Order: sequence, then C-alpha cells, then structure tokens
Amino acid sequence: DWNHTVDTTDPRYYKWTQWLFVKLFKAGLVERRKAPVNWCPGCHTVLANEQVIAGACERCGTPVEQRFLAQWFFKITNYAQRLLDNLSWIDWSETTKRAQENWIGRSEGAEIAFPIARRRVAPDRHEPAQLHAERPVIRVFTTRPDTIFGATFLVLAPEHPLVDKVTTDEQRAAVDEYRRRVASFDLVTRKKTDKEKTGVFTGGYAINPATGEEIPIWIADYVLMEYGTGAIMAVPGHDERDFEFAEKFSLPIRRVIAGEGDHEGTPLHQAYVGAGVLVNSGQFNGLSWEEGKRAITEWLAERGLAEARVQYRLHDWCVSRQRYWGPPIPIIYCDECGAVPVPEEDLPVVLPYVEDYKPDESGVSPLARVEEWYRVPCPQCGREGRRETDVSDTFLDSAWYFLRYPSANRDDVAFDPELTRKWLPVNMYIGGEEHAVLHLLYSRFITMALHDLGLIEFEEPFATFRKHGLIIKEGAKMSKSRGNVVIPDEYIERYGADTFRTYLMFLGPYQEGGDFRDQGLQGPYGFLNRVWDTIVPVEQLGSEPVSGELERKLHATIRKVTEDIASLRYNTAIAAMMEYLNAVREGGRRANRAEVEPLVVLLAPFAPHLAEELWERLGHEESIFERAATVGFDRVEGGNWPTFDPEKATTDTVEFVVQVNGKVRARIPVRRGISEDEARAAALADENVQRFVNGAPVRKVIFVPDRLINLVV
RNA sequence: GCGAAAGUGGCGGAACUGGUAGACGCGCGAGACUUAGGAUCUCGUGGGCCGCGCCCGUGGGGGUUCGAGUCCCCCCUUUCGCACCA
Repeated sequence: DWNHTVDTTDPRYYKWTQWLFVKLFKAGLVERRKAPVNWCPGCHTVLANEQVIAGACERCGTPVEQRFLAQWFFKITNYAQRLLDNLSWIDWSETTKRAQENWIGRSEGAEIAFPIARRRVAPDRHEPAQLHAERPVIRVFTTRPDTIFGATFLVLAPEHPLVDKVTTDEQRAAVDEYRRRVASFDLVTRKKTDKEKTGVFTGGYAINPATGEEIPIWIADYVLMEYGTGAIMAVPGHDERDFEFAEKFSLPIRRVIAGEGDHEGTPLHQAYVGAGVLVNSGQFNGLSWEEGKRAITEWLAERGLAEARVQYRLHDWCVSRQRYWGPPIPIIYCDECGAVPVPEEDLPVVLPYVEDYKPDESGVSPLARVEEWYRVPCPQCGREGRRETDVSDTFLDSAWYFLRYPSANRDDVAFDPELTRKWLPVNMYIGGEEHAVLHLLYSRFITMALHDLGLIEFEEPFATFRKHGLIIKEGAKMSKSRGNVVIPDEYIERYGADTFRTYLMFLGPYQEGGDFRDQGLQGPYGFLNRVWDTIVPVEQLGSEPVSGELERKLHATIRKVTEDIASLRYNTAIAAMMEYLNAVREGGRRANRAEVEPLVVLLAPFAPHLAEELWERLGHEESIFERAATVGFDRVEGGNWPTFDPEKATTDTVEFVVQVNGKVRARIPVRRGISEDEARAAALADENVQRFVNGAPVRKVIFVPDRLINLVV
C-alpha cells in the first residue's frame, strides 16, 4: 500500500524515534555510563554486542577492539527473563528461537565473595597497611557452587578493577606487561578458543570461604570482564579451562566430585565435568552435586558470603553511534541539570547539514564539529547547554517501524491507538535469519517496553515469524567480488517480472533458499507462455463445464495451492499449477473457459501482470486481486467455478493399491468406506492378484483405509 | 568443543500422519513443423540385463515393520548458528 510508506531517515519519521528515546529515558530504561564497548576501527564508532559478528563489525567486517567509553545504553537486560519466557509461546521457527535463547544465555548459580587475604609476607618485607583495614572481597560468579572446595585459585580478568589492589610489588611489572599485551589484541584474537592459556600471578591471595585456605590470585585473558563479575573461582578438577590453566602453571588440582566408580582419591587426568557425589568437601561429602549446589550456597549465604544468582549473557544495548547518519540522540547536557531530554514539543532534533560527515579515529562524532548546532540552552534552566552529538543506532529506527505503517500519515502521534489495535501485532513476519539476535531481539524489547508504558496492548510484535532462505548462484554464495550477483533488472528485461518472480518462488523451498541458475528460468518462462497460449484468443475457448478426471484435478489443485501458499511452499504450489495445465492441454485438446479461469486466479500472486491481463481478456470488470483475495478452499464465497469442499467433492470410489506379500500387483477401484472383508474379496477377484496368490491360503490381510490392501499368503 | 538442520537421478528439487521413490522443472535424446531456429509441439529420460519382464536403487552399516527416503541405534559427510559465558 503506497499510501502507507515509511522512511526512517525522514525527520517526520525519526522525530518519533527520538520521541521513543525520550519515553524510554523517562521510564528509566536508558542510561549513559562508562563501560567496555566494542569499537570498530573501520567505521570509527562503537557497536552493540549484537552487531559484532564473530569478533568483527557487522557492517564492514573489521575486527573490533574493546574500549572503555561513556555511551548510551538501553536496559534490555531488564527484560532478559521475559524475552526468554515468551519464546515458549510465540510462533517462530525453532532455529530463530534457539538463537535468541543462546544469545540471552541464562545460567543459574551463585555469586560468592572471596575475601582478599593479608598479603603473604616475604621474610624481609612488611605488610603494606592498606590491605589490613577492610578486608575487601573479590566476587565471583559460578554455576558450580558445589565445587567450591576444589577452588584452588582465583582468576581475574586483566581489566578487573581490583587487579591493582592485589598485585604485589614483585609482580607489578609482569602484571602490567601482561595487561598491556592483552589490551593490544582485537576481540577476534582475544576470544580465540583454541589458543593456549596465558596469564600471570598477581602475588596476591584470597581466602576460599569454604576451606579457609589462602589461594593465589591470577589474571588471565580467558576470563572476560563483560561476563559475570569479571572474576572466577578456578576449579581445575571440574572445569576444562581451569584444568588447562592449572596444568600449565602447576597449580593444585583437587577432586571434589566423584563420578560413577570414582572415589575421593581417584586421580584426575582431565577435568571431570559430569554428574557425581561430593567428596573432599567437609560436611557436604556424600551429597549429590545438585544437592551440594543448594546446600553450599545456603551455607555461605548464612555467613553473608554468597547469594544465589541468575546470570545472563545478554548485555544492555549500546545505542550511541559516532556516525553522521542517524537520528541525533535527543539529549542536552547542562552543568546544572545534567542530561536533560529534549522536550517532546521541540522534536525532531534535525540532523544538520555538514560538508564533512566522515567520522574519524578520535572517536568523536562528526556532529561534535558543528558548534552552531550543538550549542543550545538547557531546556530546564535556560543556561548554556550542549547537545549530545552522538546519533542513535539505526537498529533503533527499525525496532518500531512496523508500528508506524498504519499511522504513517499522522504527524500528531507516533502510532494511533485505534489503528494500532486494528492492525497489530504483525500476523506473519518473514525475514532473514541473520536478524535473529539483531532486529528481532530489539523489536521484541521495544515492544515490551512500550507495552509496559501502556502505549500498546501487546508485548510481542510478530505473532508468527518465518525465515526465508538464502539464494545462492550456481552453487556459490553471491558476492560482488565473485561477480556472481543476480541483478533482477537484467532478467526482468529479458523474461519479464512475472517469470522472474515465479522462478524465485519455484527454484526451491522458500524457507531454505535455493540455487539460482539462469537456465532454470526456462521452466517458469515456458509455463507462463503456455498459460497464455492456452487461453488466448479467448474466443476459441470451449464453453463446456469442467468434468471427469480434470474436475478432480482442478479441485485438488485449488486445495494444494491454497494450502501451500499458507505454509510458504511456493515451489510445490507452482508445480501443482504446472501439472494442472499439463492435464488441461493433454493431447493438444481445446481448453474450456471453466477449466482455465480458476488457474488464472491461482496464478495471480505469482504472475500478477499476466493474470491481470488474462482476467481482463476473459471479460471481467472486477479486479483479479479482489477475486484472488476471496479464493481459498475454506473462504470461497460464490464464484463461478468449482471450489474445493471436503464434504462434497469426494468421490464414491477410490483406487486401492493391492499388494501380495508386500509387492504391488494391481490397482482396483473400490467403494469408499469398504470393510476389510469386502476389500479382501474385491482384491482376490482381480485376475492379476489371483495369478500371484495362486490358490494359496491368505494368512493375513493388511488394510489401510482408502489406500491399500496387502494380502499375505 | 556445544547446538541444530540436511544428505534422494546429470542438475534444482517432489514424496501428506511409514504405503507404486524420483512429482514439477532444467538438461539431455528422438521425432514433427519449418528456408532456418537457441521458437513451438509430441514422445522418451534413475541404473542394469537394455525384450515382456525381472533385478538393483534415497550417504554407509545394523534394527523395528507385512511394508522404511520417512521410525530407532551407530558411523561418515556437508551446511548453518553459538563459541574461553565461569
């Protein structure tokens, strides 16, 4: 519907994107904070986690670095549990749901406090004073509190804020050197799982709250600052990564879980991560690991040293970008009032025209170079203020666009409540799988947030989501560098849009994509031409009604096409129409009008131009698309061609396959609803069957209603 | 490493809840019509003995069943997600 288009770069659209930002800001769902963020050196901007694909920028493919910067975040993590829970009832493809599930990454465990020990004193040194006073703690997150008696050391992420505090003078140089090295890696290098473990000892110790032992504190880059607390208790006996680390640096490995056939002294040649019973764990010995988890967490919690906790892998959505293109973030900074949202009546904040729009290495947004634009008074106190010069992520634009369509022509509201109630949520959404954790996740979050603000009545934007497949060319992924990109215009010029479109639907299952081959266009091209040749000139069409086998075939085709369209099986829908046309043209006979008219209607969604033209030539005033919208075997109202009706359209007889000892020997017409005995008699009456039974006694009859009779002799 | 999906003619792909494997299309072969055709039409087209017919055939091996592309177990291969997430 061309009267309802949206353009996210139009100020009349992004005004409402900014409005949305302000709404969420006022609801406490937006926050500016300093945090480790992904920096793309190619685009000169920060990126959200979802936009880092295998360590590289989603747009340009440059490996991403980590930087510690103040940025705007949407608190999507507040919705982690709901985003996860709702997956159980929305009708989405399993793979997409699983991708979101993995991305949200819920794990249950405990956060445990390990008090930092007084520094072990070398004989000729004094303890530094600052470590005595408070006994600060290192908090770790673990999913295996049951293994705490086996925690023989701690590992901090190199960026962990307590690293300085625990590092001793002797180790200072080594620690600093290691941290520098890690900082120089991009994320691809850092997160490689196959590289050897590295790390250094800080010189500091912590107290294992379960055993009371002093255990060494290390830093290593396999511990990530952005997950959990950025620190782990290492249990080498029961964690593969910790085991590898302990082996390399000769740290103690202790068994605290005994699997089947193990006892407390069974040596560990690799981490044992399976189920089992607690050993070497004091009063908890003998508990199963599941019981152990609960009991140990409770025991530590009583002493204020632990807390059961759910951890998500999902992070808050970093929405600031240092690009030029994008809606300016509608915030004004004021020395007195802080970050003040732009009042709704002042929206949109229009992107200024600039000559030099390219971001640079400095990390400062291009808008920060436009002083006359960013210098504005504070909307609250009127004193000198400064606009936020970052723009918002373009994924924010698309996270709510579906709400805008019905209200696209309204400048007074983002989306009209009445229209929204009428048209949304989206019934069927079809898109690429690559958006599983980008667009689809963001849209769900925004929808939930708007729901909670009372602005819409539903909390899931897309009732049904289906992914489309990827189309490859001659067996290879299309790419500009390979020079095998399909340019539709070239094909449309040669074969027409109808052929091109029909071929795309025909070349494979829609949800799996397929292989685009130039020669393949011949099929649909010939088919559509044959449709034309069969119908034109219309004066020569016969006027008899559809009858006999062809009538059955027509009903079956209407049904199949209808069902296949609904289930996105376009390739078989088209095949069914081809089959039907072949039957109509069988032996070069003249087609009847009643035989071809329904075909034109069925074809309309695939070859609209052809169908429209033929429909007109067949003498119809009414648009084919109005007609097509009413077709369907459960939705036909009137109409002048036969329609499929499961009650009426069935015939009395049906062809049975007759097998003798499992081999097909005959096909016989049999009345519907026949009994097993009657079937047996009918089958035995057949000459061919008699030949194979050859007088032998029938020991068993296998009877599949409406389908098959198998005589076992 | 974890998870998921998929392996069917020369090719893209059909086959509903187990019931004549290869629909439909491409390609190929033969023929017709044509001055000609890369247009159109007709017929043929999984493999083998190439004769009715029979035998063998859905990645490999086993199993369940009267009957398996379809269900179960093991293996192989490919593709796609996630990936040092504690």
